[in-house]
Amino acid sequence: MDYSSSLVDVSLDLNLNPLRRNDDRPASALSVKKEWSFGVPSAPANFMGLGINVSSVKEEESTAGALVEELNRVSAENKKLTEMLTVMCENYTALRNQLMDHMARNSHPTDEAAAVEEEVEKEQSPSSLSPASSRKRKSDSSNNDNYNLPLATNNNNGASESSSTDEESFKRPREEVIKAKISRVYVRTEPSDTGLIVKDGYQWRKYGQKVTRDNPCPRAYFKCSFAPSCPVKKKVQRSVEDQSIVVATYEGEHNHPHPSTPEAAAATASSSGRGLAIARSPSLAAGPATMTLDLTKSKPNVASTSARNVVAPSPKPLAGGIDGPEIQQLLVEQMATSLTKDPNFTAALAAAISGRMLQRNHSERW
DNA sequence: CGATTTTGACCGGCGC
DNA sequence: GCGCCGGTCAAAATCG
Repeated sequence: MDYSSSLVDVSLDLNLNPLRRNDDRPASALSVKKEWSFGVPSAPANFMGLGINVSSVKEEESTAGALVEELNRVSAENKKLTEMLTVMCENYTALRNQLMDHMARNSHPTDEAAAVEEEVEKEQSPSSLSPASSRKRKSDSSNNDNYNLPLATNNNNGASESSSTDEESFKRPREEVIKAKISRVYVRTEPSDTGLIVKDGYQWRKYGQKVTRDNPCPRAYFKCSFAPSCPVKKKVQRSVEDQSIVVATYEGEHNHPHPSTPEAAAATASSSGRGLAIARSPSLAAGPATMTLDLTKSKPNVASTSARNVVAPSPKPLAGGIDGPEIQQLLVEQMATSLTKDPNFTAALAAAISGRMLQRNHSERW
């Protein structure tokens, strides 16, 4: 489920700056950012060095009034965006479940670049790893009871422990606590590519390689680079049936942010939890699973890395109050920029919108 | 020089 | 108990 492969250019025009003082400027709300000179708090006359020449006091007063109005509008828009995001996440989850359901019915991995196989298929799939295996290991059977899609559980470390029915069928109670989430990912590779690399964004350390009985292709064993704090392991082996398909079996859930997500790193760094935090939960080769966006608690010195770089240099961004309308506007623009620059966000948004359209079509049709 | 990969040895579970 | 097998360990080799 690689969203980036089907990226739709969703530009988020928040229309944040309808009050263009210089009408010959481009109307894009996001483009104006480049003209600002940040980190000049000691320039009250020209509004933080926005490059706006305020010629008269009257003009300034009217501008202030307009800014208040603008602030109210932006706040309302923030609220609206938050609600939209909530709906978006719900739709994303619904869409994902639909996809999983669909994939569960098509047992063969087909031509998709990557596909996650559910446990139901495991026993029946023609491309399962051990079709001829007569020996059934105890650990395997216990794992089978427990096959689960990490994608479906975004919470870390079994915050959503599986159902009691799973536990009832589980033979070894001692391991219930630490039972791992297992999923399988099929990745179609280039025929020329003979390596066992599955690019899922996480960093792995190879700790073993074995040639197994039922597959001439060696199986590689990987641990998450964050081990031992992160218990996730994966096994990678080419499919017996189609050697252009690499089968990656993941065990466990990452208990750390996705390393390739700068927002996640920023969120981790700013553990205060204030303001804008876009964190991708640990997921497996499947793009964004959740995005937490709190636009309601925005503070100037948080938000994404880029925004922080801009605003953070002065601990007190504006003398006389950090909630000034300029700061808020600046922040909102920064957040908008950060969001629109993030392909994950735009992709998730596109997915949510398409999901919603799908939903609407459904409701209209049925 | 530290991090990562390679690879043979080792271990434990399972079937016979 | 023995042998097979998958999984893991750890020393050596390699890489950046």
